[in-house]
Amino acid sequence: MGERAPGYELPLLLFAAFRDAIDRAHADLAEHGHPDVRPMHGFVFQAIGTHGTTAVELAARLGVTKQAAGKTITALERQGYLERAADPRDARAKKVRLTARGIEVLELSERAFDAVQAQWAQAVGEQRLADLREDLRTLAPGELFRLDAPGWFGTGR
Amino acid sequence: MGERAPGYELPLLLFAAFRDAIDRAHADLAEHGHPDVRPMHGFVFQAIGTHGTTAVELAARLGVTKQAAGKTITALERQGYLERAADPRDARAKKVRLTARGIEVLELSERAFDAVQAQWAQAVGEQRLADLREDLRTLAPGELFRLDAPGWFGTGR
DNA sequence: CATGATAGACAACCAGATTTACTATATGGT
DNA sequence: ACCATATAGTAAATCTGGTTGTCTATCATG
Repeated sequence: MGERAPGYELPLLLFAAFRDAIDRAHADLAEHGHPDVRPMHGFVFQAIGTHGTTAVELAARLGVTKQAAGKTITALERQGYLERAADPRDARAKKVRLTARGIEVLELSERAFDAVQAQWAQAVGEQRLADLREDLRTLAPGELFRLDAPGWFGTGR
Repeated sequence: MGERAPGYELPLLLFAAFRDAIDRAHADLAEHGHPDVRPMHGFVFQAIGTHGTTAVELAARLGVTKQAAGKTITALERQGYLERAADPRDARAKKVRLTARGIEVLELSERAFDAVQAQWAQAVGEQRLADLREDLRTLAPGELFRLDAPGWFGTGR
């Protein structure tokens, strides 16, 4: 019969671990000259990638409306992490690309997450961490980049 | 050296699994007559417990300001899940307690999470799931009930 | 070339948390 | 008993960030 853990514990643990990873990574980013990068920006940069995207494509990838994606892009553009350029293939579209500063954050955040992972591997062992990842791949469905969470969350009404 | 997974994958997996559990549980709740219960309410109920709490205590437990906790309480009170009663020991305080309807949701959500857990156990095996939980207990720090996530999240500025 | 679909931007609105400020009550020292 | 300070709760203003609705410009298809 295995464990007698209450069912609600596991989701909370998943979230707490997630949160811990993000917090660690961003503490690291803050130390390296990017204190204004918000928790999810790393994933936004990841979703944009080094090749760039359009706002609509990004919105689909993040699971938010194109307007929300547009706002995020505008904000990150103002902070110098992104730039918009006209798409030569399509006069409607604008390519969103990471600036040098954006790429720096992307790389820093990759390294930060790697560090967290290494720390975790040390805590539970390489094999157990690999198992954990494998099992989560089994359990976690579909698209990984879903950033509509702020709205999905929420306690009041 | 084990896996060559990019460091950002694991956090995303953690969050995706968390989200999946919540969504499943709330689909279940909706089917059982509580379609208006929001994703995090189950945890709020859990944090209140069957013995009740005060707003300040709840706020501390959830990791939000007492004002935010107060708003949540008011909302859930309007929906008939909670009730406030004067605390005989302290005329300033008001005890927040679950109504019968609130307790029903608490129990339903416990069962729903148990069902998710059972489903997961079937997917990866009892032992692997037990290991996963144990490892997460090692990795996830401190307080589990931190519901300030909506503010903590967020992509724009 | 006309019709419908798509990319993007703007405005209005909504949800939910924080900050600031206030009242009422409790507690502890003198 | 009294005063200073801390605490429980509430309220208002603000901020962030998402959605819906609407608009223009451009593409793609008949």
